[in-house]
Amino acid sequence: MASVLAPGELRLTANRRALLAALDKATRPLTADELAGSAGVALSSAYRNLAELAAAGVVARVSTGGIDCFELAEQFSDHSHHHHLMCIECGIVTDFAPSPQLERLISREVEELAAQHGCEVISHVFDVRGLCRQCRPRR
Amino acid sequence: MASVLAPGELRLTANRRALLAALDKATRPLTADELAGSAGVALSSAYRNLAELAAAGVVARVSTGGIDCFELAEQFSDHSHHHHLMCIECGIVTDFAPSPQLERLISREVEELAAQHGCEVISHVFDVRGLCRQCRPRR
DNA sequence: CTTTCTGCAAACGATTTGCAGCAGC
DNA sequence: GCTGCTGCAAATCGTTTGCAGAAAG
Repeated sequence: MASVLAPGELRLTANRRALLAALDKATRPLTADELAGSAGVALSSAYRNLAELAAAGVVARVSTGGIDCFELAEQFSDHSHHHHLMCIECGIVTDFAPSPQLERLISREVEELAAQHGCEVISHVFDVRGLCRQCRPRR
Repeated sequence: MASVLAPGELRLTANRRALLAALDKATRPLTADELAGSAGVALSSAYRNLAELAAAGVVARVSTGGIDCFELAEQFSDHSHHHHLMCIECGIVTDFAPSPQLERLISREVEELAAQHGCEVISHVFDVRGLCRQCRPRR
């Protein structure tokens, strides 16, 4: 953790510090509930702070189709660029790194897409859904 | 529409027929609410039938992070394999086709991933988020 | 008849929000 | 003191579910 700075408008309170510490310690994206628990803050405060940190670009919100998860934004994380592997059974989300080749191809394709459709691309998601090692056996 | 067959266990009622027709007519993934409206069925019945059709593999549910959308599964649709471009402002989802090169690379990567993590991959999502042509001007 | 499907209304659950008190400047 | 942060409880809203009657076979 150490020097995770809260840019500009955001005051670095004890709650936010605790949430960031929990996010930094985590080895996978965590739910607001998990974070609230391990940081010792009220659930509503966790949601509020995570939303603010996400708006400030410090935290990334991961939409899973089920319960959303949160992780440190890539620029503040140890882990480099990565995508998500989510288990449709237990909801656990783990990270994986794409090959540079794939990443290059994706960004080229995304640019092309923006040009063709006249839209502004803000982010892309490449997620994989399936059954994790634990859930696979029993199904 | 015509011969969109409902496989095995599923009775093809008027409601389901109407939903499938609406899906077939659509040029983009639609919400349950839109579908219920244009097919003239109760919202709860729309959700129930869409869930059943999705379980039967006839319909695909698209998780947007906002309101979920539905479309015909690829094997029953005119459109070939595609991905989604979703507007974070108005929620509209449009389809786009990836280059075959990208698709090839993705499936190779996904296989590798399954082998490495010991998980079973069921589907992959490559979605692009941003502002659509309509929403881009005013922001 | 029995089974499945329907619509309505009620329940659910993740997330958001209003509010009164508290903490920091 | 003003401002922003907190926790609680209540509201929101997409989605699901229980139920009694209708439809299909």
